[in-house]
Amino acid sequence: MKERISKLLGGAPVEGWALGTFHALAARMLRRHAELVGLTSSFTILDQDDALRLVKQICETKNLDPKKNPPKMAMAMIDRWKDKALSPTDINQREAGDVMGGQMLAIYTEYQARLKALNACDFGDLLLQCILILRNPANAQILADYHRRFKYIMVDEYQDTNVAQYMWLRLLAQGTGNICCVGDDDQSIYGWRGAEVGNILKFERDFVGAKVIRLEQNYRSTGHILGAASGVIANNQDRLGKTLWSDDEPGEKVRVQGLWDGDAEARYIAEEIETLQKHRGEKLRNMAVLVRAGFQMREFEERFIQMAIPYRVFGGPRFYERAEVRDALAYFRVVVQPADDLAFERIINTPKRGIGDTTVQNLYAESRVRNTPLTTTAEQMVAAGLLKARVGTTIGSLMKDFDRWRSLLTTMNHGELAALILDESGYLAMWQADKSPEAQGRVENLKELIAGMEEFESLPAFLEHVSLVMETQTAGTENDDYVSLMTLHGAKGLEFNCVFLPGWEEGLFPSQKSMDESGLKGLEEERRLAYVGITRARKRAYISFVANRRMYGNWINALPSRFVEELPEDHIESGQETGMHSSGRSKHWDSSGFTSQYEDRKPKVDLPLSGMTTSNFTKPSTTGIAMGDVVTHPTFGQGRVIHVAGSKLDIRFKDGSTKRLLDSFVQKV
DNA sequence: CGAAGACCGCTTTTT
DNA sequence: GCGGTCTTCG
Repeated sequence: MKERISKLLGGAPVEGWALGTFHALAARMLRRHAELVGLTSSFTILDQDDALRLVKQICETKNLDPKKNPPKMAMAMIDRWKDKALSPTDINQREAGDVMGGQMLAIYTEYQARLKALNACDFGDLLLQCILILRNPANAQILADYHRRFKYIMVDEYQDTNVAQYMWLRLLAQGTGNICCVGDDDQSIYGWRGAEVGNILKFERDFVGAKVIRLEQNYRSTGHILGAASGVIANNQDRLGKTLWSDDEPGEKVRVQGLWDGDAEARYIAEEIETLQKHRGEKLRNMAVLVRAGFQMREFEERFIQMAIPYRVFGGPRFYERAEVRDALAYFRVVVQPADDLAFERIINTPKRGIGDTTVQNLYAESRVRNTPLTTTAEQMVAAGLLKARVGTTIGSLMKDFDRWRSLLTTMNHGELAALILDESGYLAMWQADKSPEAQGRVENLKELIAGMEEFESLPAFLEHVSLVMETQTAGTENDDYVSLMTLHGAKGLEFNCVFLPGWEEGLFPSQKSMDESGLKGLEEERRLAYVGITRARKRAYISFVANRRMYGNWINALPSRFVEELPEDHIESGQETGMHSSGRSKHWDSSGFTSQYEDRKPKVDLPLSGMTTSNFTKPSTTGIAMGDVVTHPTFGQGRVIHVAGSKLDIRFKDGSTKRLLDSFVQKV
């Protein structure tokens, strides 16, 4: 981003600019004033994994059954509150509701207290704590200082900001009133993580005197692509509404293709990619496959490998999320920030040192009494001889190691120090001694991790980067012509000549879960996602859907997405190769077409295909109960059928549990 | 304490 | 169908 901006300004320096994501800038700001909210500037930024572990621990102390009251749910509520910049004190018991056994507010309060004790922040805190600082009249001087520093504020992707980000912006923009936000309400796809389209819709009211400039000319896509995208998004009620137009030629129509199953879909797309490359001179790097959900990627990877089409997965399992990388980082974290209990707990017995669960629990209990971090407690207990001989010696020497590493922090090059830590701790040796097939790769990853540290100034600077930019920037240089494979969310802001959009099936896209959780709002967000997908294409867009999709390891038959129906006839061209009747986007699959044409390749379904249009993702059971139906059970209560296998139903009940039951025991609502 | 096996939940999307 | 977590046993 810095490079691009500098280039656009004719090489002008952008050093000293506050240029980054909300979280990165807020983190920087918070480090400067950490002590105002009871932190030190070396505070740790927890990722959601650590944060969740913390919530889990708190739930345990409250004796909440993780089955009935999943910590994940508590975590989600806390996140949503923080998205709205609400501290525990801003919430009353009634608002917290009776979720988590009525203890939700207590959990949040405790969670915040623990974060402070850990000298840590989660993502939401970065903004929340900044807001608390800036809006406190006692800190007027600080705010005034930022008003002086930030004469102009520019925001991109404004439709994806949440309430907290909006409040932070407003505090900062109050000074000069010079704020410019760019966004597209039709591209708001992060509602599930607290983004508020409302921010963009009410911008004029929030910033009095604001001037609205509508950008309706599209410079990216050709006419048919624009037409198709506009036709779909027009079905949304909740939008400002705009009419996109283009100077460009109408170009190619959007290709819509129905196929038999995911395998056929992957083959179709892979072959199309080859054709485009060989006969149309299209570069692979100008093509992308955009999926709704990560699990769809696999079939494409397999096919690409088989056909030797270079590809690259974006946003897959991340480098920094790998166990060995996280372990290594945990060591560094404890060195930099001794109060980081989560990190310390992670590595206290990795590699194996003979420090078991019991010892850790004792340490925790003692820490609570003494009100000190684990590392301090451990040191004190060792010194006082409160631990059993063997455990005491081990912990004692580990603590000495940490002391030594810490003392080298200022004198030694951080890359060398990191290598030293991994060596002396025995962590690297642990993997080197490991005979399992993946151990080799883990050692490589650790080396890569250390190599990657060199471009940062210090160990803390590196840790900051890791916390905020959870991406691998592995230089995949060996071949720079590859097809991109990513989720629709991941594709936002990008563009390609040719875009493939597979999996347009009811239940998958739009996602059933999204609709269940958020109803019409959820559906409209899905539709915006469709809009985003289509408009990633400059010249060619391909939409496909299949009759049979494998999910959770079993076959599911699917209907074309309603979004396929919504594509304007004039802008599309439908394929007819799958034994379907008529246009290829009819609501009904012709089962006779399947049997004659695809007898040999028919997935193993144990029920006739005839009933498949009764409901989305449905195979009727003997009692006519189908997937997606809501049923009641005398003991378990109400639930939704998530899978049907003959007379056996998998039902997810309201308490979150899933049970396999015979259909005769439940009743359809 | 660790290994092996059962079991469960998961597939929406992520700064 | 898989991978992570919990349970059980030695």
